Amino acid sequence: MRPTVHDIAATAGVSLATVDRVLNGRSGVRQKTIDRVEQAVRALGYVRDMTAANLARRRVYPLVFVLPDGPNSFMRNLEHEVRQAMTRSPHERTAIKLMTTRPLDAEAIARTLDGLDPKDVAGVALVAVDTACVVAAVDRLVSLGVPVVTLVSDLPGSRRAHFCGIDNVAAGRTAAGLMGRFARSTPGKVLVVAGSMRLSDHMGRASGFADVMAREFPHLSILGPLEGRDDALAVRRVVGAALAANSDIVGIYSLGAGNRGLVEVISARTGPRLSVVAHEVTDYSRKALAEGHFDAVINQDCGHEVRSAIRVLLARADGLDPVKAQERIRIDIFLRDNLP
Amino acid sequence: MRPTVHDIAATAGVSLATVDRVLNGRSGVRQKTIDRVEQAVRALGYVRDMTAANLARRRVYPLVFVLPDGPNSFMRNLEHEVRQAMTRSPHERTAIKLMTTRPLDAEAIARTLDGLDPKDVAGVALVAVDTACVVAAVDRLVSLGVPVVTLVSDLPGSRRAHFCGIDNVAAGRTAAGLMGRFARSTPGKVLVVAGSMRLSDHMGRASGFADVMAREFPHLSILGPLEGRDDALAVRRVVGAALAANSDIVGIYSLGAGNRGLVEVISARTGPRLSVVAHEVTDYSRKALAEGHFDAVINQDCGHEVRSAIRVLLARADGLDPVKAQERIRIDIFLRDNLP
DNA sequence: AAGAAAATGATTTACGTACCTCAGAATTTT
DNA sequence: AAAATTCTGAGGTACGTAAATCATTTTCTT
Repeated sequence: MRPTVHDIAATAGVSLATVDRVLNGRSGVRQKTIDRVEQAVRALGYVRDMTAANLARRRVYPLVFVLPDGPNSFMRNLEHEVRQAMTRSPHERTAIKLMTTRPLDAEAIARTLDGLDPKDVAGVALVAVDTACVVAAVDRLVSLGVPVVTLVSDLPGSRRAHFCGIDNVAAGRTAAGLMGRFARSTPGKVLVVAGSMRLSDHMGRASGFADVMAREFPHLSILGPLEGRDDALAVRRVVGAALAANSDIVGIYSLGAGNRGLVEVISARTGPRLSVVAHEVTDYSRKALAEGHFDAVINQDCGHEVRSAIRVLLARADGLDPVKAQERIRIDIFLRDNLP
Repeated sequence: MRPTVHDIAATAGVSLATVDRVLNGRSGVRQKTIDRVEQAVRALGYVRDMTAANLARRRVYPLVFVLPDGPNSFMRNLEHEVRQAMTRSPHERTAIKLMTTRPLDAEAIARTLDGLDPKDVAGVALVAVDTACVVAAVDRLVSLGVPVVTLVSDLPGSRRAHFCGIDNVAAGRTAAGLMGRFARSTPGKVLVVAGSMRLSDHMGRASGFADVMAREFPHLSILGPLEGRDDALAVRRVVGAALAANSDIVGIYSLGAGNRGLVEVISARTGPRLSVVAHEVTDYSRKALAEGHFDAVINQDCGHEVRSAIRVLLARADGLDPVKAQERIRIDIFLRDNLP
């Protein structure tokens, strides 16, 4: 039988109330007694029965998700997954609130975060723009005791508890490994198109990509990164201009959104075939894969990311550490051949 | 507030005991009353609070994992993850028992399954060999009310509740997509090396691979699949012989285990470089990637698979359906550039 | 040493469900 | 109509923890 709080009380020679105080970090216990209790916990190998604990504290955890609005397919997909999680809320003792801000508008994100009352928020997940004001807003929440996780795009300098997203440097390295092998025979330039260098996920991908390209595939040189602002029209414009100005482009790595614009340019283009690696499976990128405009799409599963964010926030709200290995978000690589 | 059994009793106009009888399928309730209760359940949208239920019925679920023994790194890794899960057992109200059988020995697996007493087993996970006698043994357990899941390698014709593993056809297709693009410039043969065609995962990979190769990369023809019995020595022998007999081999797809033998042959070989795609990250395949002998390794995360198997078995033991989207096991693709 | 403050104990209620017993009501059978 | 049988109600205890109250002891202040 697993030991219970009663067993601890008995072996520590204290009352149940004291054990409870120690276990839940309540005040009013002398250090000497705390030690005795903690020693009993270790001796018996006590672990709190979470089912019973959750039952007893019939607390619900109000969580806030902050996402960009706008037409970005990936973000809409992410929003959909958050809404799915909302339907599961009653079972998970969460109350999820969804807030959206203008894409890439750091001040708007900061304002939204600053507007949150720590008293009625148990955790915050946000898609971050890597900017001083967002860092400050996040750190404010953390210092007020509200755990924060970043979703999809990280905020490295901040005090966020966890980043729920893929390893973007590794993703960029993967993209480079694929690109280099796909375009092994033809020397030339590879165009890199990002959304914004203020997004740490885009930064990470770009640097991982550049790193591997330089070291492993010297016959290919990098052009960019250009900033397409995750916007199809802007992407079409900048890519179109780059292709017009550089006849020796053999590949494109699109590490941000706005792939619709990219496909429009590519499919209208004549000339030798380009090797294209992009991110996120959406209707557009799926079609581009199927039609042979894209060679590979690197994808992250929004559903996993949202579920992971919730698990981590709940764990932190309970003062626990999440299981690291379980919270790793993996990369999916799709070719036209293995599209789901 | 979520409705509770009390609310149901009230709106159905029956007592708590009757609600309990209906909810838990106990006898002694008239059909008319059952209907009333079930209607109240639907009307209120009642869902059983599993934390409370689990607390009340302090049941532990004895699970059995059946794996092959032997030196196969992947299987040893899988075993390690099962042992990890055993350490978490107390939190998950499981009692995991690990049993091993000789690799590829279908009769031994069947014997092991037949030896299980349904009374003290709440669920079984096994790495299946696709054979009539294993199917029969699995179906026997299922008919006795013991849920069974297949792990890593499926048993398509059986009554297993779920397959905890990757989509192996998609994996084979992915391998083909990569191989075809890696070896785009040079026509020739691609050697396929499997462990055994009695393993449904190997079957799936081989067929997905062949499918895409034939359709998309007609300049490459398939040689094999050879059977290396997941054994390094056997792999070395068959691959060595094939390479000696065919000077026009440009790539190798190793879809089973025994990669150590493959690396030995490749690294000793002189001549033009081969494109190699293999499965499972192990010490050997990792080294082969780093040294450039392998181009890509397709990996499945044992930890996820084991955790998923446990979740599914527990859900089935409670008569629930697992959350399908959550139980999808993803494929990791590693190049030397993104090795973790 | 008296008083205040801090630490601890003892005890209770609650969470939502499972499961048990026993009595009594409703229904069917004889 | 009586007896037998089948349903149903009422009420309880239990699971392991959280959280509260209030009494008591210990420790610290002055």
